[in-house]
Amino acid sequence: MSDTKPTLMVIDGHSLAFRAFFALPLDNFVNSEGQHTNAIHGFLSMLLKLLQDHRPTHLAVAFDISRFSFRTREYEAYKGTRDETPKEFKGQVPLLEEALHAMGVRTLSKEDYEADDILATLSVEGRKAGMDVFVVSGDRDTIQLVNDDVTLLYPAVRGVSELKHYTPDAVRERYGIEPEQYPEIAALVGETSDNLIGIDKVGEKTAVKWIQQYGTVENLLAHADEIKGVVGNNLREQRERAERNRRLNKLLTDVDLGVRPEELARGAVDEAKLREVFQRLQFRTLLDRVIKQEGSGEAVAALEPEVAAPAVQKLVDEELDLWLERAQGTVAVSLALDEAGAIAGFGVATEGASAYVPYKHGTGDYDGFVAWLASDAPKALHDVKAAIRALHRSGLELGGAVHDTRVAAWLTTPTAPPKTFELDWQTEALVGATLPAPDPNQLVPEVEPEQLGTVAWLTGEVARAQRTRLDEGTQGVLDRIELPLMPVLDRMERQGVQIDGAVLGRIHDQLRERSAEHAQAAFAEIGHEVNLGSPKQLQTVLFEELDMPKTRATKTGYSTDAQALADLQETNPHPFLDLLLKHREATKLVQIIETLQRAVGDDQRIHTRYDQTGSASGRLSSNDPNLQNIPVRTEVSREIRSAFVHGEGFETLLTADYSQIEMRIMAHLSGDEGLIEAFLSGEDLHRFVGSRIFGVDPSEVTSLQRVKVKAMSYGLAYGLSAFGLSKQLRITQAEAKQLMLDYFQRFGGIRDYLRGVVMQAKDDGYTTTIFGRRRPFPDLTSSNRVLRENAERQALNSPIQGSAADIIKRAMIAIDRRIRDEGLGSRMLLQVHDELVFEVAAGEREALEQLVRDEMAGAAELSVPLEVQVGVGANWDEAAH
DNA sequence: CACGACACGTA
DNA sequence: CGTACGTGTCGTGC
Repeated sequence: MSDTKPTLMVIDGHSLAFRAFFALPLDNFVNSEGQHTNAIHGFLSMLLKLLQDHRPTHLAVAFDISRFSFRTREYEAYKGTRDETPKEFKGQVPLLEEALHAMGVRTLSKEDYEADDILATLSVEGRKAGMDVFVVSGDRDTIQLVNDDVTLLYPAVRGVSELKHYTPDAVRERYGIEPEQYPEIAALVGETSDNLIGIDKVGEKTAVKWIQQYGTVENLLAHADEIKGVVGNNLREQRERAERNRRLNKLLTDVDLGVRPEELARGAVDEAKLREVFQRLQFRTLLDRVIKQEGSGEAVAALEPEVAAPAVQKLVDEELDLWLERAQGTVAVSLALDEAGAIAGFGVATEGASAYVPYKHGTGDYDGFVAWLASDAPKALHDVKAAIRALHRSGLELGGAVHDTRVAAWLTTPTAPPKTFELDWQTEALVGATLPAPDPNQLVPEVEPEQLGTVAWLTGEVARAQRTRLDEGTQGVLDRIELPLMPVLDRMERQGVQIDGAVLGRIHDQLRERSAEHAQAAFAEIGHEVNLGSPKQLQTVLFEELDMPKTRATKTGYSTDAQALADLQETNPHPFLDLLLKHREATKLVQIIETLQRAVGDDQRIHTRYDQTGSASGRLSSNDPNLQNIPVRTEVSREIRSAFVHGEGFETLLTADYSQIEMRIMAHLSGDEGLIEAFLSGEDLHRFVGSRIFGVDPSEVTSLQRVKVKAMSYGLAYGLSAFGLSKQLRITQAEAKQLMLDYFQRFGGIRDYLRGVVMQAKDDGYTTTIFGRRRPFPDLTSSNRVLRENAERQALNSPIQGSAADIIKRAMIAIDRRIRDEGLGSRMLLQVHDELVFEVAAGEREALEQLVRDEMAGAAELSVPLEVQVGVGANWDEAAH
């Protein structure tokens, strides 16, 4: 052991970052600006581990400048089989270099040479300078650099977490030759990844035997006539290959780098720069690790606001009123709740001042403040809908919300993980500051009142940063759709929908019994009990015990889903299959009913919550419980719907839904004359389309033709393929293809439009709805075919689904306003994407229906009418039509 | 206890 | 190899 000996570590940056790129899931490492960061993260993690394990005194990371070098000039096809480097990777390299510089790490590259040549040169020079050298590379050619002072660290299998240590002994053990002889072997065997072809029929064993005997390729070739057999002939005929390979795989050890190993002593971590770079990359944990391990070591209360927040003052009574009176422009507001969910305080801030308000109901004089909250005075908050709800619980009202930092974040990057919409994330990404968090050491963590002012100020900072970045379309969607929708959704959530518990209970008991009977019968068929809810156990029964043919493969085996079971029933009829399907159906419904029962409140109503940021397309989502997926298709499921009733004092339920809204939007966006005519004609859509395609009178379209056309039409908006269509309709792919051709023959405008959407999205990087909502599609230019084609289907669907979402949201806002303006007692309760459900107050049925029809149909001016279907009934089932 | 996989309900 | 969701169960691994 020579503790005093300096240690030099040289790393092939490109090859290791590339491995990290494929080892870590791309989607999990994206910052809020859409920059992929998985290769950077993987590389830096590995680097930290290397530094910890080997404590090098000197360090450099080498990068290739391009894929061209003196080697490609000598042999054009060198590395020619490699695919184009994915652009998601390329974009990460400059950022990685920046991060390394911030960590005090030198990066090296040299025109016309490869990173491996830099490694080779440094390993030789370092050794001469009396250093221990570690070479870190994923390229096997670097094995030739190994000697008593030089160890190669090579990523073992995949990923970068496990590194194999190649010492001379390890090389001898693995290959049976000296390290410097490795290129001799490789020259004979070839190296696929470099596109170097070896001698035919010569593998590692033969090559090792020859080199053990002759020492080098050169000497082997000099004695080539001694080699017998086919391989001998091959060697003599293909000697030029071996010679060329040997020239190419020799790493240069005399590249002029302009720097000596001694000059690569590790620099200090530039913590300011580090914070800045990691801030952009949004590497929080990693920043922590770097600073703890390689930096000042101070625990990271890091990322302190670089911009100083104004001092927070406490405001009560007249001071508060005065402050509000003087406040210019939009005031940012934050709030804190106590354990019971009541308001415990507010933060308020302008650009230059912040304050907290120790609100306590019934104490002090808050009349002015309460009035200001409810007024139109412009305010910015994070999660306005949650604020409206919380304030309402404390008997307060919110008005004038002109910006919501949470919803704005979602509108900008609707596909990003939900945590990125949160204020702490946005603060770090856009302001470069850390949001004050409750002290975790406190028994009952509680935001300090002073912190509320800072939170409000940071909310304002985030809001200002967001607004400068919002494009006009997105701004319009925020101002005219999402913000006005918030109080509407709040009212719907609070109103809830009445449930007839007796009805649910009755169906539940029936289904329970039925499910048990099916289970018993199923067990009898196979002679033992099994957990029918366990796909794993079902696989054993189906594919081992009953020896059924294998179905669609899943990650963990073979599918047992309804489609697979139905397919099995076709080919291998067995009573167990049918019983299993029936059991599934019954238990699923039991489960749904139980979920609903749990959600019924003391008021006998279910209050679902709408998540405005829950979808990538602009739709709402519904949760706790989800009322947007209540069964409807079967007889029993409609019984469940009959448990959704109107409350006491109301006359009936009313449902209103858009008829074929997505097809109508397609007609509008594509301008296809045939489709527009279909909607203007008043004829049944699928019958009309069928008559055009099959060249018959609408009345002569058979029901089978109509089914096919309907499937085709609906599939269009989802990017359906001939394969998918054939599967759904159980027809041949050729037939499906023909159907698509016939369809587009008559409705070519649709095809052109859908193609155009994808092309436009490729150009712009995003799609746009009729009302300006955007959805980014970074994967449209991905070199990964699966990713790219997925993105294409999503892109062609998103303006359609997204515009439909815009339209019904606009309708909801308008309907809510009119219900209130006209003083009606009826209430809007539910939204299910293209359907609204209302509770009708006594005597208001006609007025409400007219109002709803007007506002839904008038929510957008399309080149085809928006048709609305209305139904009325004592429960949700009866109200459907 | 958290999480992924699977299955399945809706538009 | 058709888009967009949420929720339940099971099985695994911390």
